[in-house]
Amino acid sequence: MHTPHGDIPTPCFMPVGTLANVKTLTPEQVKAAGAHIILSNTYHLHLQPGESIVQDAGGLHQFMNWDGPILTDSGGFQVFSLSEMRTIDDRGVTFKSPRDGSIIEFTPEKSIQIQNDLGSDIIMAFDECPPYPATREAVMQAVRRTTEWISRCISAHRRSHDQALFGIVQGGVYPDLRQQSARELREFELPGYAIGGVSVGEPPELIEGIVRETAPLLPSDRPRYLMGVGTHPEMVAAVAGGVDLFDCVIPTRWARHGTVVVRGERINIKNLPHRRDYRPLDPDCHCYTCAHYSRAYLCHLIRSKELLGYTLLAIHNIAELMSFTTQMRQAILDGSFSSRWRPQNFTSSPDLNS
RNA sequence: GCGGGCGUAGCCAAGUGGUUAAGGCAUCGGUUUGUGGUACCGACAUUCGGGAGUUCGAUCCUCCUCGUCCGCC
Repeated sequence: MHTPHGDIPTPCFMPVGTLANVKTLTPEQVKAAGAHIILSNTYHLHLQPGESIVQDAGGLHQFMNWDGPILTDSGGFQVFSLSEMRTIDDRGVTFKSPRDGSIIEFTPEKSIQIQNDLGSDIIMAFDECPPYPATREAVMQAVRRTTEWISRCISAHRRSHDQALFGIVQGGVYPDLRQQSARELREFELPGYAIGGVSVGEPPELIEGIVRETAPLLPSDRPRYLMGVGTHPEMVAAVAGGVDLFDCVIPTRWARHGTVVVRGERINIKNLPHRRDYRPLDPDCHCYTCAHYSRAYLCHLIRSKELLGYTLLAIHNIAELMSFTTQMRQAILDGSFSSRWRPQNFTSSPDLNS
């Protein structure tokens, strides 16, 4: 996949950060961990510091000192997940700012304008992301609005020459609604498509079903992006279904809470056995953290709530995930993907020892 | 030696004559999926310094004892 700020190999995982720091990392650290692209957030940047400040800084890349590709989420998800007070109608979403209580309106036009101002490489459509569980009627309405809104997003988009607008498929857990949403979005011939409305609380088995039914409905010559996912098995299943791009808060959020992923398995570095374990997290991992620090030291840092601990764990978790997607990519290239992982089974753990 | 205060979990600490003895820290686990970073959930005192007594029933009341702190000799 090509963007003005560089190519993105696929499948690829995007670390998520409100700014390029991914909470606790510098762009250099993010890059060294193997990340090609990062996700930033329209909703948060609009609330603080405001897109005009970013625009006057010369755009998001310059503002945050990240010269690689950036994708911005449209704010549709945050409206669903963060706003306490909100009303959604056909025009858009009105909500109370959690920062100062002011009334803020997000419409497709507003979201696109903000993302144009921010200057990211990939911008996302403003969609309605219904919760789980949601009634069929509620999901039908979300699909209808998401389709209507994509057309307004396209009309409002002023930088289609250097910003790729991705559409988002909704439809919840209803296969026919997913199908309808995908079919309607394809009409717009967008540069990329996302599967949205997953990882909103539904059981993992359902995610697999949704992805495996939805991904094939999207054009295979365009990037297919599964939003908000996820764990290793979830990504394996999604890649098997044709998904190219992922984003997830897991590696950095887990890092801030002391959980690391080692060879596909999660471990809590705060646990007793690590207090005197002077080995690295993973002797085969090439990340900065594994090259220089022991589990015992990381255990100490996290228990002491030292900021360095969050940084070192985030570096490892991102590196581990990037290494994992790299392995999947190579397996696809040499034809060993389907024999190496059993993608039809979500719970099958990837064999990382081979 | 005399007078007084206090002893509740590893630490701090609430509390009542009747059986669930608050809470916090620490400890030990778990959770986290299109990110308001340091969060959330669970476990953790058959027992209230020790002994005897009063009582249907004592962590709580009485006596003794031990420890500790503060005054005075």
